[in-house]
Amino acid sequence: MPAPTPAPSDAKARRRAGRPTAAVLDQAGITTAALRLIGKSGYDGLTMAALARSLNVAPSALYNHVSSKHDVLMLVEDHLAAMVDVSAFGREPWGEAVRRWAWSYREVFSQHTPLIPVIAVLPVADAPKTLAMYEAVTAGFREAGFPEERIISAIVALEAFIFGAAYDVNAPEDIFDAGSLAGQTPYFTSAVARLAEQGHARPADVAFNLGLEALISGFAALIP
Amino acid sequence: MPAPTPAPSDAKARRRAGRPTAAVLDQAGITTAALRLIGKSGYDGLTMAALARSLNVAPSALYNHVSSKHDVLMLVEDHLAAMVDVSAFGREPWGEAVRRWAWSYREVFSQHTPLIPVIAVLPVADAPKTLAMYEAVTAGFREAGFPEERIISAIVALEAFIFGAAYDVNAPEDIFDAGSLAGQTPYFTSAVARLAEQGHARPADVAFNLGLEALISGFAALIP
DNA sequence: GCAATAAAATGAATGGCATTCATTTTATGC
DNA sequence: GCATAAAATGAATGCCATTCATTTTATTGC
Repeated sequence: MPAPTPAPSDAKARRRAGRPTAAVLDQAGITTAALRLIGKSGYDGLTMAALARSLNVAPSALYNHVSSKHDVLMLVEDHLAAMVDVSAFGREPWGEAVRRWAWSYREVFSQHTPLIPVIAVLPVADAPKTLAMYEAVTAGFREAGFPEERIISAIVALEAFIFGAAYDVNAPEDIFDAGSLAGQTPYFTSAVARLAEQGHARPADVAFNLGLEALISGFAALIP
Repeated sequence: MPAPTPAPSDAKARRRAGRPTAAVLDQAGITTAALRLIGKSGYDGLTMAALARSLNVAPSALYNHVSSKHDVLMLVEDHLAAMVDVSAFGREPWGEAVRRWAWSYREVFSQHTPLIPVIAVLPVADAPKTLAMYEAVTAGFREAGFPEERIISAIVALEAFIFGAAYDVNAPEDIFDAGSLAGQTPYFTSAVARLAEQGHARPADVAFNLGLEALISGFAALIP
């Protein structure tokens, strides 16, 4: 996280250095306000102007604490990463722990899909809480006897699946309706109808479960 | 694809109805120009103004053929979907066909990640070529004896994984470098080091291969 | 050929956006 | 109180997608 000032969010350090403690604004406050704004108005409503207004401050004041809107998104992302449930690692069997983590991770980010392009390519050094999540997951894999040289790859693969699946949660109900083109896609249309017959659960949940269980089984086979 | 005029891209229909055939501009031309622009300047360079300029036309002229920039993105997406290789279905064994399709799909969209949020929630009725791809894949699953009621879920799961993995291709090299936080994340840092020791291949490719093979194995087990 | 027609293209305008910057305010340590 | 430096301000900048009244242009029926 770029820091526009030596230690802008650490009031104690500032006091020690003999600097003002005004702090109407800080990164934590900006993050909280951004999350509240997103909850109320969605990501379209998250503008620097609206964020500033919600903090009773001029837009330009934000730039004393973040260097860009992308910075704000990074702060929000890292806050959300801390909400992902990794508590099953070390307490539950490996497969069950992965399952709980993955469902929790998807749940959190399905409400924040605009962050996915951000987090997917974000260096871990810029997101300490996200990094802490990776540490917990890595520890869980290691403890289960997962071959160390493949732990990162397995996590990356699971994460890729989770991010993609997070989008599906927000897909419109008619996403599979071929409409006037149905006549040209008989196999697809029939398969969609068969899925509809089946299910009471949300299609996105069924697909996520199917893929996740395949990944867990496949990766479990790598544990000696 | 929303059509601002009854049949704006069908010159024959227009002629039949006694309407002008001017057509300096049409959806195919806009799509081609958009792709060329993206290739040259990336998605940041894809603005309606730049797109219009590349066609020697005023920005407002574009709106006679598309109803929004989102429309342009849909046109580009559908064009790209037609580039995904589905030719292995019906020719190769099911697993190998899925493998080729998935690698091809990831390859195409890794160069177009800004489209992923678009395609992920796009109704198939708005993207005929994308729908044609699904039809080919569905046919391949069906022919392999895959249980019909699970075909769509399996495709959705594979697609989720592919989209997420497409982002990874563009991640910076230092994405796993914990930097000054490495001391607090010993397991993660060690696992990253082990991965680095191993590999000559790109980390994103290793992870994609690992996840894809797990999905293929897991889904293969569903075939009676 | 000519008038009617309607799509296509124009150019100017609109409102919103992130971001910058010179300036002023404010809280602090000395 | 004075010096200091961060924090906040308000105005400005440049870019963006999109709209709209108007003009151009190509066609068809006559």
